[in-house]
Amino acid sequence: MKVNITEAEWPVVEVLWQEAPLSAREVYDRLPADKPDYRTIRTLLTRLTEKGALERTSKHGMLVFRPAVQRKGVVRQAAASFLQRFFGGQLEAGVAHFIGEKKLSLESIARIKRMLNEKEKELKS
Amino acid sequence: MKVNITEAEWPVVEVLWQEAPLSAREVYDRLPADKPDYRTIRTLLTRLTEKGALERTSKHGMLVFRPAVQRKGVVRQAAASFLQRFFGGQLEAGVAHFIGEKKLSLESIARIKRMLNEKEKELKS
DNA sequence: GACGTATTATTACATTTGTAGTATCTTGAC
DNA sequence: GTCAAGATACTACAAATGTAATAATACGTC
Repeated sequence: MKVNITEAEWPVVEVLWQEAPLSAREVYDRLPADKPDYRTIRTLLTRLTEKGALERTSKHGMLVFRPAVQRKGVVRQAAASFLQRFFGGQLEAGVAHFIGEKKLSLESIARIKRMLNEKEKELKS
Repeated sequence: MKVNITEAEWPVVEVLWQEAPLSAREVYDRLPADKPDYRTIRTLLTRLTEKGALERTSKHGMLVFRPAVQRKGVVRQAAASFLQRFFGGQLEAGVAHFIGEKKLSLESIARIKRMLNEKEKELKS
């Protein structure tokens, strides 16, 4: 199930990953301030449903939407293609890039190290 | 200089980051096997030039192209917006995701740890 | 110096994306 | 029952994208 969720569609699906099912109006209301017109959101909901990212059912007369794909899977997919494109699919290269960025705190570094240790233990077992 | 390099354009610019300046034909020849028509590549070169990602000069009568932006900067930009969209801009969350993936070898983990140590030293100094 | 071949320029065209207009349908308030 | 307001559906439309056709030009060969 490789759904392509576009830039503009993303916040819409995010809302539904937070809470579902929701009506179009409810989704609209939950979107952050600088959102487009309600009808635009309506269009996005329709398109997302058509492409299989959402499913739509009728709850006592009103249409409600809910995700048909898991956030985790979509992010996984996106991360993989990002990695492919910019780092030739090299996981390590990607990680290296992010670590190279100036914004990691000592605490973050510590947590990441802990994750790595976990990972290591896992691999060795 | 925030140039947007599209999916199809990316391999073209990659070639030029490897080696430049090159003529359109040379770029075409260096692209990997499953490439589109030469004229399509030509169009992409033109568009890339128009949007400022490449610069075009005449080398004894023949047009040659070369990058007008650094790979590093473009990747940086792309990584930042990727992070923004999928991990709310949280560098740590992004790194965590990649580490969570099953494909890191023990050697990679070791190297990443070393990078982290470097980073740590840097921060503490 | 005319011709075929490569090069460059211009134009086309379907699809996707972001955004919304318009038309229709429902439903609760009178 | 009628009508306005909201919900839903259908249509529109420009910009971006991927792909290439067509037209114009230049260049080396005979």
